[in-house]
Amino acid sequence: MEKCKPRLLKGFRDVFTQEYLARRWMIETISKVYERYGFIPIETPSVEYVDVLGKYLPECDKAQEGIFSFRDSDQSLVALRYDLTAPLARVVAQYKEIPRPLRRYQLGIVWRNEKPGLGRFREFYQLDMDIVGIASMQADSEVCCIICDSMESLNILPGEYLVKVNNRKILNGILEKAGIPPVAEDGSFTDRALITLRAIDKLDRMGMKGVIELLGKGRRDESGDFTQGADLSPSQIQALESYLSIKGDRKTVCNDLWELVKGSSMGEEGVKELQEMDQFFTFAGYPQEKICFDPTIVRGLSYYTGPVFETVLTIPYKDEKGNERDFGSVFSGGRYDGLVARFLGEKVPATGASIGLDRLLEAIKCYGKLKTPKATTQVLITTMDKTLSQEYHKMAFALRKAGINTEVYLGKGPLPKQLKYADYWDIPIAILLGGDEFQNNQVTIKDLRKGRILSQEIQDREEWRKGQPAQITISRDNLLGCVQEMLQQKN
RNA sequence: GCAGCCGUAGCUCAGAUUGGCCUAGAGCGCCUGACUGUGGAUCAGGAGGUCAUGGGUUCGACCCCCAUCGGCUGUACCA
Repeated sequence: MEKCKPRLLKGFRDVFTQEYLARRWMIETISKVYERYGFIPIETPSVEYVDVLGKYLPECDKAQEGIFSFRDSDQSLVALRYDLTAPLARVVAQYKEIPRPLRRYQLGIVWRNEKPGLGRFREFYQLDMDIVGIASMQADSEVCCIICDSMESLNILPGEYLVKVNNRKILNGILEKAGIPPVAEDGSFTDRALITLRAIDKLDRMGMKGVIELLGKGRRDESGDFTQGADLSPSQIQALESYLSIKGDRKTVCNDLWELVKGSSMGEEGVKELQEMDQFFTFAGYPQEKICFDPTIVRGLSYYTGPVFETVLTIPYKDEKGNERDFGSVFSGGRYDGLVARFLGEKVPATGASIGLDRLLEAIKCYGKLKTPKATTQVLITTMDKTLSQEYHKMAFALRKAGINTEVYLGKGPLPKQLKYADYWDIPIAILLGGDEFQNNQVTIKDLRKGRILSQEIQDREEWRKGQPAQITISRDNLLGCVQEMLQQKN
């Protein structure tokens, strides 16, 4: 018979205990921050109709590339959700009785059928928060503050992260002023505007030189691959270069931007919105070490209509080959006033952001900051003498009653194997009860972590074995107290 | 999608100058034992690979050629 090979689809992973626990902690911690701002949780299904997700291509009766789609039993085209925002728009349109503003948060897995990379998977968790029904910049500002609070709740400090804010209206204004019509008659971006915006978005990765090449004729990368450029005139490129060179504190950026967009009503509106946000951040106590204005931020091209935000990790990371690596944006979003209009006709203003939990987790792992244990078990009761089986279980139930995570070793192996098992899972305490102890109504408790440390200094086997490091034999009546004390020493 | 590099035990890798000495090795890990009821260390044994797959060149291929699949990196796209 042909054997089945155990294997995974690319971009899909098994998540083991250590990462699972870290992710669970992140979810709980961030949810609390969201709730502190008055957000309530909602859950929607993982599968939706493709047109509901806004990814239907009627011409060819197919879903857009990059999403996992399939046919339901009635032949309708359905797909795994690729974000949590489109389902939110559906909910808002479907349950009109829900009062606005609606502040909801949602945890969910999303799927993207694209090439995976560092911190990029085809299946990953997002934790979204959105405010629906409010056009005011107060909403967008709050979203940015929540991003900061969330990052800091995860012990990522100001200076280790940075929220970068821009406004799509400013980008459109700049394009307009540079003589590149941003939108065509049907409201979609012109080709030249698309290529230009994509080029701008790459500044952080390619630097100004690469972006200028992309704004002009095009660029050849190090593997020899050529990317077609926007084919702008030197004066247009010059105008964009001075836009992209704007730096400084929030007020300076706003002032410089104003000079560049002056005359474009769209651009002026965008700068005014930024100024409003700056005021909010300032009185709320969010300095530019946390939230800055960055004209190079573009974000996705399809639905953002106003402020856009991206959060980057500023701690440098080098991979094992010594190459500088960038995790990209870990917490991003923006205003999307047009999303619900697809369903209702009327425009419903909305803004929000989404944290990519798995990418952030991957980053934390790479930084060596993952501190969760390999297992949640606190005590392993070894089983030396099978005739004492009942005693082992009795002890286990007593410990569990006191809230201690306890496992009775149910396998067959000899004691060394059982202790190795505890070592493998990082279990802090092992309990030994053999004939000797049983006779004297005693029990032996081993502090495995302490023993692990001690063993590094011991060379001689006799010393190791006879010394029986980090273990005590006590009366069985004191078992619970001793275990509790030993566990407390850990934390 | 496009381009470059790569593909040898569970993991990390070695396998020299133009193909023969490879009936393919090491370290780590794993299993058994020395150590009477104790993790580490040490020692002795052991399991585990059709050298990604298929074809070709050759007297002879892990090594050369072609194709396919898979991986990494860059690039494109990215809600």
